[in-house]
Amino acid sequence: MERVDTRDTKSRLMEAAGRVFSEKGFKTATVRDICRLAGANVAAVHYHFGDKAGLYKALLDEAFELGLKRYPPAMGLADDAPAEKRLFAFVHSFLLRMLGDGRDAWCGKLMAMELNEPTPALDHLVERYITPMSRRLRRIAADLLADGTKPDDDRAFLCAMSIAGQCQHIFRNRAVIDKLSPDFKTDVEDVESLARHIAEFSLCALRGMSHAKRGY
Amino acid sequence: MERVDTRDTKSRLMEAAGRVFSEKGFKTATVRDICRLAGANVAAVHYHFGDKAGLYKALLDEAFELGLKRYPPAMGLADDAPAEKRLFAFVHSFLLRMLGDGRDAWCGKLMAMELNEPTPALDHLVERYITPMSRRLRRIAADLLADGTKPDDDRAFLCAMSIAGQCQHIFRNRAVIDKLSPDFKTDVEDVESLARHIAEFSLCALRGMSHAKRGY
Amino acid sequence: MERVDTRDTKSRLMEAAGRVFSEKGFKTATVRDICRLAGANVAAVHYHFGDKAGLYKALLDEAFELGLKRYPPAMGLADDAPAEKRLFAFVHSFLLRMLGDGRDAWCGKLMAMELNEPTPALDHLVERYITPMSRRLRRIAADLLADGTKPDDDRAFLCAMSIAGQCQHIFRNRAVIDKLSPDFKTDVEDVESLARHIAEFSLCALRGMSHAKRGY
Amino acid sequence: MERVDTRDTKSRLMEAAGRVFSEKGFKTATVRDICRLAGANVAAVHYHFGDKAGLYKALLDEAFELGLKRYPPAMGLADDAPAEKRLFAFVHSFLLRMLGDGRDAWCGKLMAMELNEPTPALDHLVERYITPMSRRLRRIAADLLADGTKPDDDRAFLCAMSIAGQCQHIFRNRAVIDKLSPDFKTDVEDVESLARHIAEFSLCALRGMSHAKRGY
DNA sequence: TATGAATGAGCCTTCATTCAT
DNA sequence: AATGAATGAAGGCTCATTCAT
Repeated sequence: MERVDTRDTKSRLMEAAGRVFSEKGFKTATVRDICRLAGANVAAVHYHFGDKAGLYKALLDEAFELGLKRYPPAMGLADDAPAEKRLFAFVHSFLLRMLGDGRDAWCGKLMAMELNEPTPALDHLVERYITPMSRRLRRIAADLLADGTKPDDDRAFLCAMSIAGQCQHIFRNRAVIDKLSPDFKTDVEDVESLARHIAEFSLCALRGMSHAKRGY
Repeated sequence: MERVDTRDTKSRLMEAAGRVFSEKGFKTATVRDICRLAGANVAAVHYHFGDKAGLYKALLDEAFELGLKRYPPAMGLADDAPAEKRLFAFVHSFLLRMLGDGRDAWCGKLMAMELNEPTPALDHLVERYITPMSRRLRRIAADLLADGTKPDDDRAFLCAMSIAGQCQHIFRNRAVIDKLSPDFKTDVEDVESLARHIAEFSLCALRGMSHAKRGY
Repeated sequence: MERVDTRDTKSRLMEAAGRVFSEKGFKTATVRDICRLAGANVAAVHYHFGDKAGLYKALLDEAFELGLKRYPPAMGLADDAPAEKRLFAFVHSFLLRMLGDGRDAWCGKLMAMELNEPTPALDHLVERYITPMSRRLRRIAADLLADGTKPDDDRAFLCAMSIAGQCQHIFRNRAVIDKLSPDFKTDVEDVESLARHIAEFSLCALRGMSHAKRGY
Repeated sequence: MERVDTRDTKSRLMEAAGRVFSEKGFKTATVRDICRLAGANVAAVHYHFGDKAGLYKALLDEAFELGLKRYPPAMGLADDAPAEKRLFAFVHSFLLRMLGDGRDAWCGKLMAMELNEPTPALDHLVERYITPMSRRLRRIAADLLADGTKPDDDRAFLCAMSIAGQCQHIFRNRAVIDKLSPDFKTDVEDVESLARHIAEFSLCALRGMSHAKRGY
């Protein structure tokens, strides 16, 4: 069998696994598919990663690691930058990670799938990646509320969820959105305008909430 | 084996499938599990529904039908009720459908799963259930923007997504939220306060957006 | 595929498993081999017996059950028959079980293998079959020692082992014996003379031991 | 990884293989287990011994060689020593070889396994080790029968088997014996008393048989 | 002499599905 | 209308073995 790809088997396996897992999910994806795509033997997965779950775990970790390195939530901003700018940076980087193109297209999909149907790998991810991001977002929300709310307050937590929810939505409902509004694009170039909308929507919300509360 | 449940096999199969599919997903769920839970024979599924996919499809349809009947997006409001009230009703019913308890607990979960990883059954669902809901939400958003935005404008579409995204978020990230904030409850009694937050957040956002736009 | 054997699949599976397991051992034997020999599908084993171990267990149980039914240790003798006769009956039935021919040829082999390399199935066998046999043999030994030794004494236990050991020996070392003494036959018709030797050897031993003890 | 054991790989491989093979059997034991225990690479086995079977064969040979060197059947007795003493020496050395402790614990186990389920390696073992031992034992039996029986007579052969069978029994049925009589110990210090029983039992048998024969 | 990496065959098991009744 | 039995196609995993260095 001709070896087309000259990288080592482990790398090719990761790449292939990324594509297959992100497309089919952990359970549906088969080791055989991954290996075929990677041009590797079935046993290679177990040699390098122990088992299917081990490969999946390694992959998830790399997905988060890579995503956060390529698009850090601060996007180069200083910690004391205006909260408005930090909000936009957070949202924009979030979307870029989720909707990333090319080689890393599967990162976001993989991350979303794991959040949705958690495997035992989730614990580590929450601890290492998600907790810091959550904290950062709650901080931004608290700063923008400007009414004395602390990052650890339930109020900040709820607002952080409102923001994160908007970021995930397009990604999670792509198929439906395509059908509802076929002209709506989610290519990389459109990500920025999408980020602007979410940031604006959230900013207005937070500012409005800091002025008054109203019941229904 | 005593037959405790006197409903016909088909009903019991649906009920069991609802629980199992919503818990494990289409692929991971097994026909055997479903039949065991329903107290039916393995072959019964194929007798009544043709095959596994047929059962899933029938179930999805019922899930939407039932969900929308129990918790209609209007929640009894007239079409010309104030937009604020319609917004809250929409959000509240959305959450109730998704986080519903007891027998219908699986409805929301099933719906979310299908949106996330669409099967061929999606087309029908979009056409029959989702399009009307989307239209209703865009209408609410347009009304609240109060700046001449029409329901079919991109602006209304984006805002509708912002609202729907918030509604789905808690549901889709339950595992992570449980870890980040173990005290955060999503029981039925908490759904209303959650709905209030989302409605308030969105209302403030829409009102704020109608006054000014700002760039970054 | 033509169905040559009209018995039900489960029976054919047992028969085939008996042959294969007794020939290759639990680990080496493959489910595929067994199914091929039984003219059944691979999945049939798991349908009828749960898994490979389940089939093995069922088989072992049947082997003991069948063996003890065909060749009961008492061989029809009353409980108060002379100990000499009971000894011969015990030895003879033991050998017949182990060296059985035809359809049940694998019974003895299987039993010996399990004793030698126990699997988790052993517990049940010891409790149900082996303990009563051991007790019976210790009783015979105690009776023949005729020096007040009780069946539960170590002395009786040691003698019982001496007898059982002789019975197992030919069976366990068949390959070596064939090489050492090619004329030595272990066909069914020779079993009786072999039983006579072992019974005589043991009888002389027990009688001799009851008269005197000597050290070395 | 620090090399604790400074012997060459080949030695360490033999040692490890001894432990693993004797514990799990040829088929169940894995090359990986052996290599891990030996602190060697998986490929080392094939480098030094050709393949798994080659290692097993080399090991068997060493087991017999070592065992017979450590515990020779004569135990230092002259060939013309009293038959009683030669009998005890034979039995005692046999048991020591089989139940040996420490580094050589696996020798006996390995030997027994090979006798029970012969591999192609058996021929050589019979020729080189077993035949002389068998001859020696038949000679002892013939001497003790003291009725003109020759070592090559069937009568002597049967008696030799009766003796050898007793020696193997404890070893082959250790698991069952542990369950039947948990207090029965087979530690090294108990071997001598066990040997005394077998020698006494056999001696009485042979003496008794030389006086009279009885049928059943 | 020795090794990390890779391979292909094969194993047990599971699953959706169908068959005969 | 319903079922127990049986099937064939995979799937994950393990193993002895070989390759390239």
